[in-house]
Amino acid sequence: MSATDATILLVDDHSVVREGYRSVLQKQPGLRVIAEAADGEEAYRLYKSEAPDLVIMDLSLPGIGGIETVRRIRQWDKAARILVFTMHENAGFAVQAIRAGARGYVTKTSPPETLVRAVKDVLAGKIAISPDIDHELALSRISGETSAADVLTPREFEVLRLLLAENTTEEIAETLHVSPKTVANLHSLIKDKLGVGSDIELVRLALRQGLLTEV
Amino acid sequence: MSATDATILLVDDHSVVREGYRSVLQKQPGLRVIAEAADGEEAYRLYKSEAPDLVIMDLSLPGIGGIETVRRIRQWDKAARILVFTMHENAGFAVQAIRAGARGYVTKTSPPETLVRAVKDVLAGKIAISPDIDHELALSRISGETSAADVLTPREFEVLRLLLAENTTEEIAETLHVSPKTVANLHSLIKDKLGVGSDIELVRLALRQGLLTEV
DNA sequence: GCAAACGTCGTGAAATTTTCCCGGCGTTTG
DNA sequence: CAAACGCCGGGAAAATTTCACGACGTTTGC
Repeated sequence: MSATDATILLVDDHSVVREGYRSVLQKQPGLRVIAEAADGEEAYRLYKSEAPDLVIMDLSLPGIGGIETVRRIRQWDKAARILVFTMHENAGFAVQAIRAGARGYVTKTSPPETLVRAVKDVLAGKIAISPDIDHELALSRISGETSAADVLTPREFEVLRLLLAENTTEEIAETLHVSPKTVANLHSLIKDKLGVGSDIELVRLALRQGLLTEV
Repeated sequence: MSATDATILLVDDHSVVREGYRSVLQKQPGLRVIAEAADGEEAYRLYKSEAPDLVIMDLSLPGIGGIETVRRIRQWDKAARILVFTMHENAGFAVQAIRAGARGYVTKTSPPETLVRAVKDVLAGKIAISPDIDHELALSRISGETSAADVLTPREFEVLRLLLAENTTEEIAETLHVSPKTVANLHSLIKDKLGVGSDIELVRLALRQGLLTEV
């Protein structure tokens, strides 16, 4: 354990899973796990006090989610290196995570070597994406599934968010100070733009694209 | 490692997570992990060839899901002891798992001690449920959220399943050989029975109750 | 065994929602 | 400055949802 070891902060709400990370990582020379957190707030606090070289974190965290935690840490330290390690084999999540400031995205289905490889890449300043997500991103390009975040205007996106949050047309109209008619029109337009025929498909598309995390 | 050690089969599609299980379990005397599987088919095959005393498995597995895997193993060996260890803090999943034949349900947020405790309980013939799920089950009783599986008739449940699978009213009518009108009536009746006002709420309720696993 | 209750299927008609087409208004862009 | 675009909503047709109702077979309870 030399003084030049890279220091790591682990963030995952599942203690047994952290045990797994640690077990894999401590077999690698040059890496040292110096702290662990089980939620976003704790991760943020520990980042500030411990200043690790790298954060490995899950996305599904209680309280403020993983994406938001990435954002906060990066806000505090523009140079923070965060590697997202999650179960979501979902291009939508990956895009969101990277846009929020993560430097890598690896799925938990990946073999340990992939994680280790990604850790080293991120420490070396590269952006690391696991092969399955690379593939998913490629597929989503090819299949041409419309990305909600891309084709919708801000207003439409906001309405979509409110719709997914189980609000009625009237409540949304109230919230946005517009007529229910406008909300209904937007609702219809959103489905049209996203190429879905029913609300059920709409919700499922939102799930695929990571717009709906908590149920 | 005595000859009377209890033998364990680990099933989880995340290799790093299996690493965590193993690390926790091997600290316990009397337990021995003899095999690991990454999906349902492999788990079933290994169960038959290795005949472990206990299976610890995740629910989200590629191919045939966890619930189905539980069902198959129990069909092959009525005495199989299966402990579900999953991220889903969801009473609906727990109910389904236990009904499918699992002998325990522990969430991954639980501390390692809880897992160890549950392993021992199941090996001792008890049913082990982690405290958070006990609590959730209690809450769902109190809040009185209608359980789809309970209040819906078989036919209604079937229609709900098809609706969630992104079928249109016409396609479902076709599939069930009834008029689209009947499907529409049932759709309306289902929402009424479940106490939801929109399809969006319907999907979210289905998610909460574990009726919709893959997106 | 028989009536009552329930599940299933469907019709028809009213109420509501969805969809499409439209115009106006302000901002941005080339 | 003109064209494009986002935003807001009215009007009307189209589609869907909802409600009331009846028929039929099965199950349940007395």
